[in-house]
Amino acid sequence: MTRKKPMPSHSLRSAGLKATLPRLRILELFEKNAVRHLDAEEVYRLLLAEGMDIGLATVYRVLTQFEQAGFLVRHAFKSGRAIYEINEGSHHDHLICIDCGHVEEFYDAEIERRQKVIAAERGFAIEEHALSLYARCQRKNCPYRQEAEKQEAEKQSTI
Amino acid sequence: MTRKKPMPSHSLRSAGLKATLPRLRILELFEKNAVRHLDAEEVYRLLLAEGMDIGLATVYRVLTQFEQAGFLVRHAFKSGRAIYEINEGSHHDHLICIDCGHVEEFYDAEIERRQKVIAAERGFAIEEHALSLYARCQRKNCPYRQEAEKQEAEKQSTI
DNA sequence: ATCGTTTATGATACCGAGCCTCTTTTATCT
DNA sequence: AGATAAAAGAGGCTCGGTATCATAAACGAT
Repeated sequence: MTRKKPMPSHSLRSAGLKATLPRLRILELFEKNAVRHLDAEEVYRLLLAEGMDIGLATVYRVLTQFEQAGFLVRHAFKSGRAIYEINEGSHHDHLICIDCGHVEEFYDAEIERRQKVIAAERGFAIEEHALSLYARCQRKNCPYRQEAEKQEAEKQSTI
Repeated sequence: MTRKKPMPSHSLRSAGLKATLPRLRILELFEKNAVRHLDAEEVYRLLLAEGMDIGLATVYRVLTQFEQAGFLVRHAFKSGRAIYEINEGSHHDHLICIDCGHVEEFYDAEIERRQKVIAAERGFAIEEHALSLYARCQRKNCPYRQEAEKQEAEKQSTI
């Protein structure tokens, strides 16, 4: 029962990174895809909550390294904070809820095709692209929304 | 010859903003569309270069006010800095050069249509959307590129 | 035009995300 | 296990942007 799961230290090694505990734990966080999109602070808080002794600087460093190694993809949404997500090779775009920050993914072949045409028409070679739709998610069971509503209620009660 | 051009102070007034010199000059900067996309620092430097005595805090404040008033649109590209552009009502997306930061605009009806479909399928009502294509512009006469090449040359000579 | 009130400005301090530096710790090779 | 090279953690620093506060400018009333 104390037997550890086989960690993907091989992938770390192949990226020229030592298989250290912080790196394994951070990679693990993204691989067990409970929440796919995390910012540095969230990663930090999650690891602290798991009882790990880790520094915020390490989290930032590791996330940057993982992005360079191609393990993670970094997104710059309007929030200001950088959001990371595991890189599964398949490109997709994002729907971001303005209220709760919740992120959903989508892929549309037609949009992808049009993008290439547009860039080509102007003599650009696309290196990267980001399509972000900002909207309000209507999900009643949205955990983020429930959190927001709770805070709203608390604010009301203190007035 | 000392007669001033009729400034759009009426539009400032209608937004509940006094027609002050900094505000008029900043609005003017964006209206004479020599360069359409500016960040706060650029606005600041341009006004200083015109011999104006202005503070960076004022620039940030006015840009925020103008965005709220709907005069300007704020973009969050990957650079980190906020980029502002005059709001002409017509939506468009952006091609951003990774090398020089140059921004080009485009509009594609098909992409717009697909976005609405995608959001609707997921029960989202789009509030706002941003499609940013990051690429390398191939323009030989690009002023930004020339600047970058000059800096590159200087760096080489000092080694 | 001048006065008085209200609002904006400019200087500076501050904030938060993220990066750099330095000392201590840890992973890996032998 | 010991040597060595890399990484971690703590904290300082940078940079874009915001809040504070004393001074200055805008604008309605006189």
